[in-house]
Amino acid sequence: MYPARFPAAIRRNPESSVPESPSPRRILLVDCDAFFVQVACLEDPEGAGKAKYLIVGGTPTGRGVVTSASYSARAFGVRAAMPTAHALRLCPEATIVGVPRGVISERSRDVRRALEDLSPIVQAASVDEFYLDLSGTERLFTGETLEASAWRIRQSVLERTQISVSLGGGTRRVIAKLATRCAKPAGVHIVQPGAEDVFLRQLDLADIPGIGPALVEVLRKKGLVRVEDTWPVQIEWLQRWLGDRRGAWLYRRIRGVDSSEVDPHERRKSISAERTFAEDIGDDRELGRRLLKLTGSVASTLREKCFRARTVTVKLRDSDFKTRQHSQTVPEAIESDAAIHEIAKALLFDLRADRRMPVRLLGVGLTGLVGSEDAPQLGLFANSGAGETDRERAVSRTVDELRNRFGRGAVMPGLLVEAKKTPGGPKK
DNA sequence: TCTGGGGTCCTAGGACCC
DNA sequence: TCTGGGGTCCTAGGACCC
Repeated sequence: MYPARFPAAIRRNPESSVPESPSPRRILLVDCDAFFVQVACLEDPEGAGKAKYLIVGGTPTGRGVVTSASYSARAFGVRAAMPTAHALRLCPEATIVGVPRGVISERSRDVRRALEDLSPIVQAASVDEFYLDLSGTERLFTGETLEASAWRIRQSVLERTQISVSLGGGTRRVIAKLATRCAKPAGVHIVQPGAEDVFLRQLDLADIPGIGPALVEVLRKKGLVRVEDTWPVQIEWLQRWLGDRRGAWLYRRIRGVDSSEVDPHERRKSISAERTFAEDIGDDRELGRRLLKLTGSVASTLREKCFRARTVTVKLRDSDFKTRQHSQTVPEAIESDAAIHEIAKALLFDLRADRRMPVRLLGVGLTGLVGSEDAPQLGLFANSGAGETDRERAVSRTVDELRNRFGRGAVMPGLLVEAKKTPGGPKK
């Protein structure tokens, strides 16, 4: 038996810098198998659930790409991020369904909650990946091997959430991550302490997390393709080719050196939304309307997560696929639709002035997040001219409430910027 | 083949301050 | 009067991950 929730005493204190523990760390990465496909099937057992080959992603006629494909479809060469039109040519019998957005985060939360009952430290790395640190739990599970723990966790998550996961394990995060690939699908793979070098040396450089297409190409030109080839290369050479930092990083990376902790308290750093249009848009008024929807969406997410933001970024992809962005940072963090939209509007204006082409994609991002409770008292900066007014904040929060009660369509975005036009605004 | 949407992290240059 | 260097913040762009 094990406790339903781990007592606070054995959760690691994030403040204390614990020296390297004498016994090797026990880290697991839990990765949901074809998560979007599983969720689509669970939500629609009669439709998606019955498809022989299933692709989750954009429509075949639109501009979509594959988000996730069933293992049966992957056998035809279908991969994530591939245009759906291409995927259909590879696997013509495939059924395509849209991404079940809201349900994805619900199911992700279910998996996370299940894991929190099974491990003292859980960190979500994405919607479908979770790191666990089981170091120090050996006594609790009286001699259970990491492999046995992983199988037990897999079974328990499956029973509680109906989601099938695979687990990779090892003494470091990067090892656990790599091990997961050997575990997939629906399995477990543990790299034993001391076996890391042998495990790593059989891999291609491209297999290592953080080594993407660009770096692979640079290294290939130096004749390096496999970890085995790169192992004897001195750090000085890597630094000469890649720069001091990146060279040193690569040297450590292929050796699996990774001291990063599994951090259950990691805070979100940005909130963004972007849309690729069905057809390119050249009309500024239409772009303005799309911008209004996007700012409304990111601003309400911002408030929902109890943040304010200091930096607003507008991103634009022109019809020739050139991507540009402008951003602006304000002295006091803001949260209202009106204040965020005001800045975004000016940024979009500048971007359009720089280069006037039909637009393929428009996006709005918020960074420099601070907790709303950490932000200065309401009203303190109401008349500073740079920030937002109490009235603007109040309007946005009221709208959030109305939408919670009556649904998203209850208040249209146009009403929100009205707040700017009444006494107190507009500002220039 | 014709390129989604949500993120994180890094680099490099310029402004500004000491 | 001329010339520094370091630190921090901001902005733009890009690599990478799922």
